[in-house]
Amino acid sequence: MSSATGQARELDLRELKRVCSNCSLKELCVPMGLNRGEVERLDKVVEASRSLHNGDHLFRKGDPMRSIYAVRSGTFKSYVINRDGEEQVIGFHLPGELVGLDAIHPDHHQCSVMALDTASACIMPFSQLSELAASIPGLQRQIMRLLSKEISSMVPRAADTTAEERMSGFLLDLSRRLGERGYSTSDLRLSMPRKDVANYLRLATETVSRVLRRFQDEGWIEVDRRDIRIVDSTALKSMVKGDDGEAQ
Amino acid sequence: MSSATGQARELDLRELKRVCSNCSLKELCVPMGLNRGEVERLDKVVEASRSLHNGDHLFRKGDPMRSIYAVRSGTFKSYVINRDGEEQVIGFHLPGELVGLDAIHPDHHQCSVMALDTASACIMPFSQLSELAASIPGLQRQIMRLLSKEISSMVPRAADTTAEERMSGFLLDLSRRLGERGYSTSDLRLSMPRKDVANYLRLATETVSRVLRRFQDEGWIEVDRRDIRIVDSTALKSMVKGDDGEAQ
DNA sequence: CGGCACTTTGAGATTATTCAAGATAGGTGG
DNA sequence: CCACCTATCTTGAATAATCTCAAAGTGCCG
Repeated sequence: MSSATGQARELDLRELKRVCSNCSLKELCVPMGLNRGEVERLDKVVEASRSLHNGDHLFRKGDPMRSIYAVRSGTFKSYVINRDGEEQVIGFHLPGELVGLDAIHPDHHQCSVMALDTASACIMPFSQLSELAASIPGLQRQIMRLLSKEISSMVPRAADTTAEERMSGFLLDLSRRLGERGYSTSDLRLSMPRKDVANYLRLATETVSRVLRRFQDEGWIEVDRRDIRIVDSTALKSMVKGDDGEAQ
Repeated sequence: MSSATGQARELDLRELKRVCSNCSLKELCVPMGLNRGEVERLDKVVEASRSLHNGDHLFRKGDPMRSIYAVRSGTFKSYVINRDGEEQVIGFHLPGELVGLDAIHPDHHQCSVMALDTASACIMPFSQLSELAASIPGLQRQIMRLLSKEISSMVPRAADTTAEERMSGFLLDLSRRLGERGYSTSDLRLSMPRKDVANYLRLATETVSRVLRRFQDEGWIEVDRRDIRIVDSTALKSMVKGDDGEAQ
C-alpha cells in the first residue's frame, strides 16, 4: 500500500485492495463507504517501511509518535523494560494488525516494538491522518472504533489465571487472529521463542514447555518446536474461562 | 455538569468549572482552547445520572452503547461473567474517570458497570459528541487522546506477577489516581470488599488478607478494615516491577 | 441481641518457580 | 560434509508461593 507517484492510479487501487484486504487499516476507509476520491486521499498518506529483520525496531519507547503502523508481513513484539532491567513482553502483532495506538495521548511511544522475523509495516503519518479525519466524514469515527477495539481486546486476557488457562488462551487467541487474516487456524508457526511466550504469559519458560507437553499428551495439540498444530480446539476452549460472550 | 435550561448561563459555567475541574471529561474542552460558545455547546449535551446505590448498574454488558460516562461521585466496578458463571472484575472507576470507552467499536457494552457505594455519573451521549467532534476543531483529537490514554493505562498492570507485587501495585495505583483528583494519596478508603480486590488481582481473598497483614507487619501500611493508610510508599514502590518510565 | 456478610487465620494440598542438567536444531568454520 | 558451538528447548527434583478447605473473629444493621 505504498504511495503512488500519480500515474496508473487504477492499478494502484487494485494492488491496494489485494495487499490490504486483510489489514486493519482498511477499516479506516472501506466500511464507511468512502468515495473513490477519499480513498485515494487516504492511500496517498500511507507508506511502507523498509524490510526489518529479527531484532530490528519499528520504534522504541520514548520515540516521538509520528505514525500509526499496520503490520504488513512478519511478526512484531511490543515490550517495555521494567525497573529491574528485565524485559516485559506486552503483546505480539500479526500481519494486518495495528501498532502504536497507545502513543496518541502522550505523543511518545509507550513501548518498544521489535521484529521477530523478517517483517515490514505500513506507516500512516498521524498528523495527516488527523487532518484527513477532520475533512472526511466517517473517518474520524472509524479511528475511534479502532481505538475502542484496542481497548476491548485487552479485557479477555485478564481472566486466565492458571498456566494451562493462559496457554490455551494464548493459542486460541493466536489461532483466531491468524484466521481473521486468512491464515490457517490449526497450524500455527510461533515466530517467538518460548522465553517470549513465557514472559508474555507471566510464566517461567519451563512452565510453558511443560504445559505444551501436557496438552500434547492429552492429544489436544501436536508440538514440533515452533510449529504447533491444534488438534482439539474444543478441549482447549474448555480450559479458558474467558468471557462467555453473552449479555448479562 | 448537568445541562441547563438556558437562563443563568454564567452561573452554570461557574458550577461546571467547580464540579468538573478534576474530571476527565474536561480534557475534551479546556486544554484545546475551545472558545466560550464551543464549551457551551459541549456542556449542553452532558447530563447527570440519577443517584445510584451499591449494586445498581450504570449499564450492563450487551446494552447498546449510547453514551460515554464520567464518574461524578462514588466508585464503580466493571466486570464480566465468565463461562463458569463466575464474576471477573476488570477494573474500578473513581470520581473523574471515564467509563464505557470500550464500547464504541461494537456499539454494545463489553462489560457491566456497577456502583460499589452511593454514586453518580455524568452522561455524554456519544452520537451528539461525535457530531460535535466533526464541527469543533480539536475535540476529535482530544477524544482520540482519551481513548489512547485508556489503552496505555492497561499496560503497567500486566507486569506484576507475585501477590505482593500486585497488591502494592494496586494500592499505589489507587493512591495515584485519588491524588490526581485531589484526594489524599495516603489515606485510602476501599469501597470494594476484599473479594473484589482479590478477583481483580486474580488472587484468593485470603491471599489479599494475608498480604495486607504482611505489609502492615513490615510497617508499610496501616489497615483498619477498608481504611488503608500508606505509611511507606517507597517500600511499596520497591515491590512493583512496573515500567521504569525511561525511554529505551 | 442475634444474624449476616465480611474478614482473618491456620493447615494441608496444589501449582508454579528455581536450580541444575541434558537434548536438539541451526549455523559456522574447518 | 562433518564436527562443533551456541541458542533454544526439554526434563527432573527440590523449593517456594498460592490456593483450598475449614473455622473462628469482627463489625454492622435490624
